[in-house]
Amino acid sequence: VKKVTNLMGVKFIMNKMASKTVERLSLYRRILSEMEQKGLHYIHSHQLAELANNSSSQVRRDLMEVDCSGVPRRGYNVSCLKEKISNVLKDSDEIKIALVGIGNLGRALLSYFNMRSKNLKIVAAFDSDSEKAGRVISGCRTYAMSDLKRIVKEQKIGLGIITVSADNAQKVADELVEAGICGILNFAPAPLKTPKGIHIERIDITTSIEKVAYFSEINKRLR
Amino acid sequence: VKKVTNLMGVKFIMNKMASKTVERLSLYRRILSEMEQKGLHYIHSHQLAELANNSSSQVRRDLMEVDCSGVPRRGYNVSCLKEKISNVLKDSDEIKIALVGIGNLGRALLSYFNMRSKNLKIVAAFDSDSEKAGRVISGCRTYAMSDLKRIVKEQKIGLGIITVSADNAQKVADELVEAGICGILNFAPAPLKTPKGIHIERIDITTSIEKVAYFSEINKRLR
DNA sequence: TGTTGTGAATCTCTTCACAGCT
DNA sequence: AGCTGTGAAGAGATTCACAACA
Repeated sequence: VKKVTNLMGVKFIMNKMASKTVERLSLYRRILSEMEQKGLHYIHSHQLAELANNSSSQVRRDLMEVDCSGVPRRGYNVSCLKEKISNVLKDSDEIKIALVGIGNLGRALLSYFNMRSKNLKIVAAFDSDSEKAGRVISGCRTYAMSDLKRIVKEQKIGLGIITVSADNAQKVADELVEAGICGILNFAPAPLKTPKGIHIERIDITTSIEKVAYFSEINKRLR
Repeated sequence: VKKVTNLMGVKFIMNKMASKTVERLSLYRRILSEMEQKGLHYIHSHQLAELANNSSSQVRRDLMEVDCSGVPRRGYNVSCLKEKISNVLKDSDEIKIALVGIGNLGRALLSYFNMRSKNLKIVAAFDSDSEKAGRVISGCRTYAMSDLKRIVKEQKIGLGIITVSADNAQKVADELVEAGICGILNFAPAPLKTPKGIHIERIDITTSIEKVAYFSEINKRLR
């Protein structure tokens, strides 16, 4: 999808990448970071493909979205490519995230996340159980739900992660949207209704495991 | 994909459903369970679509995989449909799962899972830190890694969930495969290499959140 | 020669449109 | 009249195949 805007005589080309491409670029970037740390300077499309478990033509196709320029017989410059991918993924400046639902999963995400990622940070966590407010978990402050709107606005938080139960997910989503958030990662096993313009990404663990169960069973039978 | 086998004069039709269809059927089934508990007997394709956040033609298309038969003007019988979906998803008898990596995320999955799901059960959890062995977490026994092969075989465990760090994921996958497992759900942020026939499902949380970041940013700019 | 960059072909997934049933 | 079931069209994602290049 492409959108060209002509603003004051200057052309802005807005290119919305395909969903799958974004996923893979995110992965490539992480792989490239590792390569960079290992002191590798150049990498071929088939090597990156090997590390990402896909094909070299897939890699080259994805890199068409990036303003990259590899050199035949030498490959792509690792640091340069990493940089260019970050450009198109547009998360170079720190993006702030709110997490709602401080259960086991929420805690796991806090510790998991605030270790690694530099540009994406969970800066506030909320729970309906106000007993859980006023602490610091993995470097993240916790608050009562009643503080959500205020904190999100004060801290200019742009994204939300929902790790509450299915029954409460919709209510939480509504509050996040009202607070001004524009993207949600939803772990609750329920689809969310939100106004257009809010991007929702869903991780449904039950479905994923049922999918593994299905396909491994089918694989066995197809033998 | 269809495969027809002619065994002793009897035709076996093996129909491998599309990946996305399996995902949605898994969701439909859960929705239908809820409907059933609420005492609802019939449901229309557009109602199911509404609840699953998709279109009625999508629902009807998916249900073509199921031997269902809805009635025009009445819809589908809820319990019957649920039953038929379970048939094609092929997980009617209990499927046993091993979890490797008893960190925050592992614990979250144990409590999250062994509450709900009846047919899918995490029956054993493993960790390289043998301090964590010999306990019971959310009804699941924990063991040292050295017991993995034995327990998987003894208990006829078919699936594995990997919640260890990226560096250790491949090693764990190899052990699971060697123990005889044929499907893996991988939470580690690293792609796994496994022999053909082993189905791998990946949940990459970092990628998911980067995807939300990307698309919500793009949405903002396209306004 | 070996690898990149990309049009074209293929495959997969979703939506449309409408015949057929009750 | 209203909804189901499905062929056919459309959109999206992947693979193929090869010209261009260092």
